[in-house]
Amino acid sequence: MAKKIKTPDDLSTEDKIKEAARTIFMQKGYSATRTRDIAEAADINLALLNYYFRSKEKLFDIIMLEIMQQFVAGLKESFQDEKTSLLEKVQTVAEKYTTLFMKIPDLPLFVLGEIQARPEEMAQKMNLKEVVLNTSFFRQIQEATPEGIHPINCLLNLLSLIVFPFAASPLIKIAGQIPPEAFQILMQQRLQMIPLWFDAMINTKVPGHESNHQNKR
Amino acid sequence: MAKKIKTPDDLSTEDKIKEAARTIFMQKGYSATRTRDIAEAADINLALLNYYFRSKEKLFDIIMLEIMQQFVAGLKESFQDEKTSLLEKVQTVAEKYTTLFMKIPDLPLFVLGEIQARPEEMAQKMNLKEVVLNTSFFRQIQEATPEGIHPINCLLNLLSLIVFPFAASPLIKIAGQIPPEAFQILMQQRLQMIPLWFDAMINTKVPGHESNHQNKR
DNA sequence: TACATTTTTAATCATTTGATTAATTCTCTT
DNA sequence: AAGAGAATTAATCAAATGATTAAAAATGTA
Repeated sequence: MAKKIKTPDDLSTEDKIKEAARTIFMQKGYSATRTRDIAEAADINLALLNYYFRSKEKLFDIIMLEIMQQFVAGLKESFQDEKTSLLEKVQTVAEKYTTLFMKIPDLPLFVLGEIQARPEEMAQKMNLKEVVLNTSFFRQIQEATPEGIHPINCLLNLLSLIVFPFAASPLIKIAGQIPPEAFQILMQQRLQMIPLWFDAMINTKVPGHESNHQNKR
Repeated sequence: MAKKIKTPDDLSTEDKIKEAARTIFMQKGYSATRTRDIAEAADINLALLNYYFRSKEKLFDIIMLEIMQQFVAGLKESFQDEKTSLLEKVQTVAEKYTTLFMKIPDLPLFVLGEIQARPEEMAQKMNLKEVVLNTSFFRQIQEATPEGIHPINCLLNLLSLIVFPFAASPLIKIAGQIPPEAFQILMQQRLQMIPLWFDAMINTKVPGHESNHQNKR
């Protein structure tokens, strides 16, 4: 009975600010969030925001860096693992991101928006070359894509299937009249299918190319 | 020689404002754009913006409505056409949106962002049920999707393949070190493949379901 | 031309918003 | 308990920003 129910107060003020800021920044974007909104959500005095983080922009940078790192965290190792197959890796990415986006629905659109706003900075923060291009994963994709198709397109297909539904989730829920729980089920269903769909796409013949790869599982 | 080269001045002030506003709103979003930026880009006095449109918000609403209508324009008829096959319609959507997004790269992310910000309003502005759900197109999708899969997931696959690459284009260009012209070629390549990929996905077997549909072309 | 209406401009207002300051309270060490 | 440093608060500042106003210029009309 004396156990703490939630964790609103036992956070340090610094962390309360960061959590509130993360939520609001992701929801409304940098420009649309007011420092006063953050202060209110964190239940702290406005001046404390500047006391701990100097400025709105500095606070944003810190949070953004953490988000971007979270975004690529855990992928690097599995992507560099030479022992797992392509489809196993596909399964891993799909699972990781589906889980992540279920917890934080605003994440995909927010990240895409920030990348659009400041491409170079964000690409650097995500360290993409390291995480994607120079990995066993990308090499396996290159091998598996049929002639006549750019490997980037295969990678794009995978990311599309994983990320887009979350970026478009409000649309889906309203247009398809899908309640939130049903949406989660839909995404779980996709999770099973994505490796199969990916495999199917990799094995579709390209018109005008006689000798297409056959995917070796 | 006396022919007009461009059309910066021969527009009415009202249209100059609208064009500038459309560009900047799409680039930076509602909150991040300043009415002064719009006025400067349109090369008009700041007060004229309010003279013609009353307020920033009213101007935004007008532009947003036009964008949303443009977004679904031309699809309604082809989606309701009972005579064309599913794959023919898929080809049509893919072509239409690829062309549109090549011209206006900021469009997809902007629309998705606005939908996230105000789902009900936007869904209403796009009139989605009319345009998607109650159409021959969606019925054909329903018929074609295998048992065990929600038809919405098939629709999602299609939209994902079409829309996501544009939403992620800055990422692609930087991460993949793809110059802008090469990006356009990539998208053209996708355009050819999307109907085939869609077909392949529709025909992949669902684990645990013996009697899956075979797509009847 | 003379007049009325519409369009444009410069100046200004009022509010919002990020940030700072100076005083107060809290916390920890001795 | 006393004092020092850290944390917190209320009040305020300065700049940015959406909007308005009153005068001037342009345009159309009789």
